[in-house]
Order: sequence, then C-alpha cells, then structure tokens
Amino acid sequence: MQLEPLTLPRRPLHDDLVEHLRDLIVRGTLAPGSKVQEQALSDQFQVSRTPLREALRSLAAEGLVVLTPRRGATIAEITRRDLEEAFPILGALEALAGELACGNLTDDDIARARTLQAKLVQAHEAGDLANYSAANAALHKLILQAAANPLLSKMLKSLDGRVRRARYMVNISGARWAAAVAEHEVILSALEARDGRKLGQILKDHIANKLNALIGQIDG
Amino acid sequence: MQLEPLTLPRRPLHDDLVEHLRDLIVRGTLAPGSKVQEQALSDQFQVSRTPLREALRSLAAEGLVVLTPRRGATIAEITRRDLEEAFPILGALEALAGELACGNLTDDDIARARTLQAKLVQAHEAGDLANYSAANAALHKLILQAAANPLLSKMLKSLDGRVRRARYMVNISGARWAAAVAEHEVILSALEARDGRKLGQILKDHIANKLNALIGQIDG
DNA sequence: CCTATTAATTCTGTATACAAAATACAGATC
DNA sequence: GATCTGTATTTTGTATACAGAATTAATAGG
Repeated sequence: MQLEPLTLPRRPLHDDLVEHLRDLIVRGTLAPGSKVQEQALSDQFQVSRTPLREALRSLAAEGLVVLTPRRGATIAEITRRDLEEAFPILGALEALAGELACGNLTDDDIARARTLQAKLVQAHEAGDLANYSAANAALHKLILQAAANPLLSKMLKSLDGRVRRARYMVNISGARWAAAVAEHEVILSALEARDGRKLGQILKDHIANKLNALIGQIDG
Repeated sequence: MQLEPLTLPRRPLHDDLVEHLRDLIVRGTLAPGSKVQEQALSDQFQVSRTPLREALRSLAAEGLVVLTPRRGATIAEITRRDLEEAFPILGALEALAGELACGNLTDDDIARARTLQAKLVQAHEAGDLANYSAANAALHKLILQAAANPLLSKMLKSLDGRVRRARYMVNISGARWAAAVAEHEVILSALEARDGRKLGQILKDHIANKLNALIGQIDG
C-alpha cells in the first residue's frame, strides 16, 4: 500500500531564511537602504553564509534586496518612483485577474464574496482595521483563485510584497478608507454581474486610487 | 582629480553563469525536463558548485529551472498550460506598455517606428525571418523605452524568456506571419495617433493571436 | 588642522570539505 | 522470478577556508 507523501518538514535552510527575511523586510524591521552584512546576519541566524547568500539571491529576484557586485546587499529602498512604476503594473494584473475570474466564478464564489463584503463594511464601521484587512485580503484571494492562473498569482504576490512595505509606513486616512469601501461595493456588483470588462476597469481604478492616497502621504 | 568608476569588467562569476545558462535554456540546448547535475555542470564550466548554485537560484526565480528540495534542479518544462497562463499576462503588460508609451512618444519616436515598420514589411516580403525578428524586437524595445517603466521592462523580459523557448520549437506559418505583419500595421496607426487605449487593445489581441498560433502548432 | 597616501581591517566572491539525504545496487526471502 | 531489505555510491545541503577587493584607520606631508 502506498502512503501519502505526508510532506515531511525537512526543508532547506535557505527556504526558511527567504521567508523569515522577507517578513523582516516587508514589516520594516530591516530598514530600506540599510546594508546587509552577510557575516552578521548569518551569525544572528546561526547559519553559515552559504544558505544566507542563496536566500539573498532569491530576495533580490523579488526586488526586496539589491545586490551590488563586490559591495554586497542592501535592503531595497522604496521610493515614490518605485511606487509609481509598480502600481500601474499591479493595476493591469489585478484587472486581468478580475476579467479571468468572471469567466469562472461559481454562484458559491459570489455568495462568499458577498459575505466577505459584508464583513468588510462591518469592520469599517467598527473602525477595526485588522478585520478589514483580513476581509480585503480574503476577497483578493477569492478573485485570484477564480482566475485560476498560478503564474499570475505568483507575480501579484511578488509585486504586492514590493509595495506592501510602503503601506506599513503610512496609516490609511479616514477619507481614503471610506472611499475604498465604496469602491469595493462597485467591485462586488461587477462581480455579481460577472462583467469582466467592468470589473477589470474598476480594479484598475481602485489600485490607481490607492497609489494616489499613498503618494499623498509619502510626500506632498 | 576623481576618475569615473569606468565600469570595471570585474563581474561575479554567477552573473556570467546566469546569462550563459539562460541562453542555453532558452535555445533548448538544455532540454526541458532534464536534470541538472551540479557537479557535472560546475566541472564543465570550470567553476565550483557555489556560484553555480547561486545562478540556479536566480534562474529558478525567473521560472526557467525548477528546484526541488533534496532532489536538485531540473530545466523547467514548458507545457501548453504554461503558455496559456503566461500569454494573457504578457498581453496585459504589453497593453500597459502601449498605453504608457502613448503618453510619452515624441515625433522622433514615431518616425523611427515608421521606419522600423517599413523594414519589417520589407523583411517579410523577402522572406527574411532574421531581419523581421530584428525589426520586431526593435519596435517592442521602442515602445518599452517610451513607456519609461523599468520594472515593467524587467517583468516583460522575464516573461518573454519563459515563452521564447516555445517559439524556438515551432516555425511560424506563412499565414500567421502575414497576419502578424497586418497587425503591426494597425499597431503603427494607433501609435501614430497616440491612441493609448486602442494601442493597448491591439497589442493584447496581437499577443492572444500569437498564443493561438503557437498552441495550434504544439498540439492539435 | 586638513588633505593625501598608505597600511590594516573588514567583507565579498569562490573553492573546498564534510554530513545527511537520495538513489542505485546487490543479496536475501518468498 | 519478483519483491523486499540492507549496503554502497552519488548528490545535495551546509559549513569552513582562503584570496582579493572595498572600506576604514593611521600616518605623513602641507
């Protein structure tokens, strides 16, 4: 008899390092622009430089660290220009995800989306940012799953990692929050109508508005 | 007096390896699905395993190789499903590039584009695939430069690497070639009109047609 | 006291070494 | 003859070692 693979927890060290470091970077613990001393970090994590260097290469591919030959690694800065470059791409890909999702959405998906939207509104009214973010993330995940394009999911996740750091730096304004909730209502209606083109356009605008809100806070 | 950095040619080995390996993979010399023995490859390139492994990590991030823990690296397969996932993304991003480009195109850019289009038509009539491809690539590059979004350029380059391998496997049909030339004429007219929305839509369709042509050849 | 040059130190890039896991192989058992 | 089990070999994962470049400290000269 054949047992299930059972996913034994034996994972390479550098994979753990990638996840841990990504978390530290996205959360801002490792500050943008700061130099990464390989020796220091590998000492701190109790590993040798070899797996650490491999992890840094992965993170460099994601754009979270910058590798300069013979000069080592630094945590990638996140400039206004970076955001202005990333957000239109994010918008285009979210729009694509929306369009693709509309072709696959089941009635059950839409019902779940409506439930999440209710939670989102409720969290907003309660001023509960944590639950709002959770519902928001769940909605995005639902759309991505319906889009059924793993490569698209992966690319969006990577892009999101780049810009998420900026959101950790600023706190959402009351006006922007209310506007976002309103936009989500429109998103839901397009979703329920399975109107791919409209959903795509709305998601694109939604992302563009996010960028403007962010930029307004980062520098006048 | 301070001399310019002068871009000394001292590049890390793994960067060279990345480029060389990418070339071998894209051209099909390293066949999809084949296992990559670290020792064997590092012996062949006369380097140690350390830089080779770092190069493999970079290529894994690009999606050209697949790393399985404790089981090593294999050259990524390129399935019909992979193409069906990658092309819509390629289309969305090319469309975005077109839209962005329209906002920045100078008269000189448009003049150069028209010249390239003429070369493209000429090469097609002469049956000169090499020059056609060159003109085609130059046109794409022109649009990307006008789009002025380095991140977008980088992502498109990476995506292109994924699908380019498939194009090395099949040869373009006469009908598809003629259609592509016709589509390029429409692209040019949208570009001359600086009609971003239209250009985006056309580029998207153009990519979708490419996918269909490819799929038709890979399997019926 | 400041600048320029040089020496010392630190850090990266690469090679090698070793441990553990995976694979291949051989013999044993049914 | 096929399958299972234990051993040998190969291969990956990680650590350490060493050479050379980059940075910093130190010293000499103005």
